[in-house]
Amino acid sequence: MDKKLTIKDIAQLAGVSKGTVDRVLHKRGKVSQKALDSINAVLEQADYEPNLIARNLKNNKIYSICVVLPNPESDSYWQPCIKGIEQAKKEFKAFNLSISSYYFDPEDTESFIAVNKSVLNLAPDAVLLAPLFYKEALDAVEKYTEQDILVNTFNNQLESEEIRNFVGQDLHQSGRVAAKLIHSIAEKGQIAIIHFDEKIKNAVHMQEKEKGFRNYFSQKENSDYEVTTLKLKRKNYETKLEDFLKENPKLTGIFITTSKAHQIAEIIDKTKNNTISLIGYDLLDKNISFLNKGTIDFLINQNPKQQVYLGLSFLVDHFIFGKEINPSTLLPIDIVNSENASYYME
Amino acid sequence: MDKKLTIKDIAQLAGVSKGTVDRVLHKRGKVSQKALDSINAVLEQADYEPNLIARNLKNNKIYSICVVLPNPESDSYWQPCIKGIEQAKKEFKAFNLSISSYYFDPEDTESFIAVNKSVLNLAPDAVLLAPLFYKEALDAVEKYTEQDILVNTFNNQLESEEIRNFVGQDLHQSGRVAAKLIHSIAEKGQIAIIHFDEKIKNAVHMQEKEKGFRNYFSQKENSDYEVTTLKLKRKNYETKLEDFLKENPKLTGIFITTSKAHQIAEIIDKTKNNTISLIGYDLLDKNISFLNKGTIDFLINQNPKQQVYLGLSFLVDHFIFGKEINPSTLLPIDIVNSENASYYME
DNA sequence: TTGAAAGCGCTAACAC
DNA sequence: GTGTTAGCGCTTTCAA
Repeated sequence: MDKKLTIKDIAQLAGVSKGTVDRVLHKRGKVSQKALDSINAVLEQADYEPNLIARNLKNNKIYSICVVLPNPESDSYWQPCIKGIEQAKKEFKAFNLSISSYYFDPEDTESFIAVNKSVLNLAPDAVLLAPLFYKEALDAVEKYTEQDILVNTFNNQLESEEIRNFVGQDLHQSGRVAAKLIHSIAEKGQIAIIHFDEKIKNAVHMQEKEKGFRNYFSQKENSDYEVTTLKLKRKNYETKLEDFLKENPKLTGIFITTSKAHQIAEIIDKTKNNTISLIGYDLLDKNISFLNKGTIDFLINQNPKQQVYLGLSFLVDHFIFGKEINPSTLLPIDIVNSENASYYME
Repeated sequence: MDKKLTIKDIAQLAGVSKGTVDRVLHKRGKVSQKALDSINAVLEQADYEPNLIARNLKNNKIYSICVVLPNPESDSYWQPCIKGIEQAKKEFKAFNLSISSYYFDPEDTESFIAVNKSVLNLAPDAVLLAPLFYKEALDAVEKYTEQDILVNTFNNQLESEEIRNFVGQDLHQSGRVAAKLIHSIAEKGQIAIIHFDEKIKNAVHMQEKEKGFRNYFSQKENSDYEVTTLKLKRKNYETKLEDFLKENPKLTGIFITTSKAHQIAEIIDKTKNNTISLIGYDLLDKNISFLNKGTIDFLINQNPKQQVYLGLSFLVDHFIFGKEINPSTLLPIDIVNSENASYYME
């Protein structure tokens, strides 16, 4: 009595065979109107749910999934992704998955193209892609799709009909979170947005954050803050920043739109200036150390680990459980200080 | 070739039958030394993983789980739990689960006892319990265990050998997070910890938070803050707080250890005093509205929704996948401001 | 257009 | 002790 209805039950109730019910459930056609009607009638009033477990038993195929992401050794922002992939592997061991990672050089478009080419040759069932290079990523997606390889993305948004699922953050809102934080902690005065990254590929990321940040302040009437933007590149950034600090003595807060906050913090530390509040991104060891020291006030966690993990779990939902997956999942924008950081680093 | 090894393969390799392999895998005995040896030899070098999906196919038993928690209508802190339970129901529909909720009155020990008694009579397979009343909860756990009903807990910790799993937060650390926040935003001066709750059952909760909060400041050398504690009960709390504010003009920050921050905020608002920073707990609508208004600066999310959801998902892991479950899971202590709140409310 | 039947991997009852 | 077998719910092939 405490059992769920099975396809067999439905077939009996409708006076047809399991096969016919199956055809109706999967809309495979070749069913007479009469059979269709009677099955639909039964389905409507019974609360039948197909058993996804049994559905999959047949398919003892191993699904191969390739994760394509920047080499964490080139940019440690990506380091946590390795853990996320490991966790997914462990968690989903029960389902026939074969997950492997492929790294490209985040500074080198050619390597992105090359890695995607070799992954294409492997002909996996799905690719989970960090589409850092917009145009090239669109090309890659197209080729994958031609080969019937499912492509999902994470971290960077890509406008494409072919992408089934994206996991990442709302960068505009992320800028607003940073602005609210600065508003909470920084004295009245001047605020600097620092874009510290030479890579053009990050431009969109940084711009969106800036927009959100400025949007917050522009909505505040008679705001006591003046917001300026400063672009820094690896070359000469130290002297440039030092000059900027001298030129702007009223500076009370800095928002760094990339994960390079630690490099700014190092310079601020040298100046012995305790009055400048710092907000940055990502839980890199170096950032955490300045967070504990007090130079950086807050970090915003973009949660790369969770991004891949979720991306992979959606693929499991799709392949194993045949679930519909949301086109876009926006992760929470975690505010991190020295006291709650450990929870987000795992 | 792209297939996982099955029990059949193992049997063939070991020169025995599936049944014998199964007996070895489940240590059900009645296997000759010879068979055992040859099977073990094969198992050791092959990377066989039993297919958990198929394993469960047989068991089309419906596992019944009762969630026992305070009535959300008495205390809206528990409101999100309903969503968590709904989400779990939806997510785990594929596995035969029957999840039902039972509410007790959080102010009434007798109702806690009564609800547990009736749940005991239902003889479910497992109970997920919010053990608000310590002593009575221990009694209940004992009775459940006698009837071979698995008990897991959430939100409140209970020291008991019989509890297999707890999901909640580290309250001491949570107090430290609040302290760091106050330290970031409040001017030098006096800080008040307000315990606003008449229920004794919350005493431990509130004390732990206070300890963590004070612990943070005591570690700071020459701290410019003085910390006082104020206990408020529903009766007279308005005049009491107003008096307190008058007596302590240097007050720059308040840490409310319960979810009642909105009641404090309302009074602060009336005084038109913008210099007091407020930190509280939990994303109740009323709290959120003061967060958006700016009266409350930060809320700490205790994530009751995630607590039940995870508690239930661990039961699925246990019953359906036979996984070992961690005795204790401490959730991240989320810092919430007006800009990232929506993500945590779902 | 339909039903019967085999089989996915695993378990457990049942012969031998 | 051990192998055989039926069957879990669903899919798919095949014959009718």
